[in-house]
Amino acid sequence: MPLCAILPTMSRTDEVVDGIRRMILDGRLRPGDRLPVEKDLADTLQVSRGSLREGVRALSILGVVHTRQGDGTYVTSLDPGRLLSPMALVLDLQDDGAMPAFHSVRRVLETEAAGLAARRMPDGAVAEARAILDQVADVLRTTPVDHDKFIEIDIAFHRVIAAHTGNPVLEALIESFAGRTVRARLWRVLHTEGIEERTHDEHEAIWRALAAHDPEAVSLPVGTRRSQEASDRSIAGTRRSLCQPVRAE
Amino acid sequence: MPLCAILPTMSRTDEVVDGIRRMILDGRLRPGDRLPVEKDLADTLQVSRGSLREGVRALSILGVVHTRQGDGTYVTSLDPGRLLSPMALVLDLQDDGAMPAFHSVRRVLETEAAGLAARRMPDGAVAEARAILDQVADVLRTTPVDHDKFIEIDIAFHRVIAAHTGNPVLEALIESFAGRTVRARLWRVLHTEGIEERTHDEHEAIWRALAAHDPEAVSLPVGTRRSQEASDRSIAGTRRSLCQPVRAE
DNA sequence: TGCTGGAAGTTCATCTGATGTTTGCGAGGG
DNA sequence: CCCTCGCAAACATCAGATGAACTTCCAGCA
Repeated sequence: MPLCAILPTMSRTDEVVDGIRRMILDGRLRPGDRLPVEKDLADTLQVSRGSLREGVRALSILGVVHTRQGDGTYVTSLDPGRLLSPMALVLDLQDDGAMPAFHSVRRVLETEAAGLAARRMPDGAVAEARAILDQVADVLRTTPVDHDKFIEIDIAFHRVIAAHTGNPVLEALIESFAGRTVRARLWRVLHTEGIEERTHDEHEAIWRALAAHDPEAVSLPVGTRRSQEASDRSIAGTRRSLCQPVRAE
Repeated sequence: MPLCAILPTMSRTDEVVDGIRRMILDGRLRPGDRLPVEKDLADTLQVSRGSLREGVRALSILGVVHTRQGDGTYVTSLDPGRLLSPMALVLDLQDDGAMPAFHSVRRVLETEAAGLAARRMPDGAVAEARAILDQVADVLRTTPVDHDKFIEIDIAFHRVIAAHTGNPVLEALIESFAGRTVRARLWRVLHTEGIEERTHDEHEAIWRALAAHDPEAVSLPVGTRRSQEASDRSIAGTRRSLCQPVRAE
């Protein structure tokens, strides 16, 4: 006779995750609060310490709680940035076939970020972005071009922009998409001749829009706008990149 | 003397997560493959079964693996939809203050989705979207308006659109943002008089663009475009919604 | 008085072993 | 050929014990 007569579809660990989640939603636990010690919490949720630890560990990896040996387990700030960050860990498990789809979404997000930042970015940050772009000249002068260094600069440039959007969710999503590994693979999949120069030109256009505090100018001027196909092959991020399907399927 | 002389910053569980992740990246494990039994894998990674289980459980919650009692643990399809779905679980832990930021990002994503879908959506899907919108008339006729039902329809409408973008990443992100709880809270925070009618009008405009297969028309016509502020108070999803900061910070 | 150093207690980290539950599969009978 | 039953394999859960790290507090000293 099965002992699990009721609610057979939920494992103990899931009950732990749901129980702690519920405590947070109910306000019994607030950001920064400390969880009961493992023994007590295990008794409360009626599970063993092992099962409890599995659930707590899962929440820890999801960024919901943070535990320190010898001290205790605490609810994190629950910032969007922290809660969206584990997405990056899982992102580089995607096979190369999914890269164009990520790339398209990334371009949309970074374009919106640039539009937002153009209105709010202080002069100091504009200068910082300028300094980052100035490093590109050195990289492009070398032969062969240092791809890794170029990617580093690309990430740094967009990170400065994202930091001044005033939208932490947008910032966190962009940060997830900007993982070192992910972007390197993006680069490899999208690699075409002269991509560095093309991307750099678009970066320059974005910077001019930022310096002028003109969100409209984030889009390339119509007269000089490249074909949709060419635009999707750069990694700078300009408007309207999603208006073309990324896979035929 | 501490026994952990090397690599002091990584717990056993983290090593398990990283080890399995590495196996997948190296191609030793492919989607659908079965993992070694707990005992063997624990020996391979040089951890106890308890630590191994914590790591596997974490990957299970992240959607990377799937384990069935009595059978074994398998690598999932690793689809973007599956890997991005745990984001929804964590999303409703956000406090109300973060809702506007989520809302802004959601509008951008759904607008892009509509633009994409307009070009690819088959007539059958257009008819399906039409049928969903037709349910709104009934809801709006009742007094008081059934908010829950309206939200259901809103989600269903955008889900049909997302399903025809051809971009699984975009689809998965929208799905995460469309969680029942999340959208209900969005609704509560953004609630203003007449929001149902306003949102429905925008839905109708989107549908006309879909039926005409005209991605440009997804944006409201300039002549009738509402003020930015009013637009951000609807939940339909139209272009340019992020060009206004969502919080003063 | 104020500071330093260490010892004790608390808490999490990990390991080991055992038992229950579910699934898969093959042997055996109809 | 099909169905049923039982065994083995694999995960689920529990309990206890030991190790490691952090916090607190107090004694000792300048």
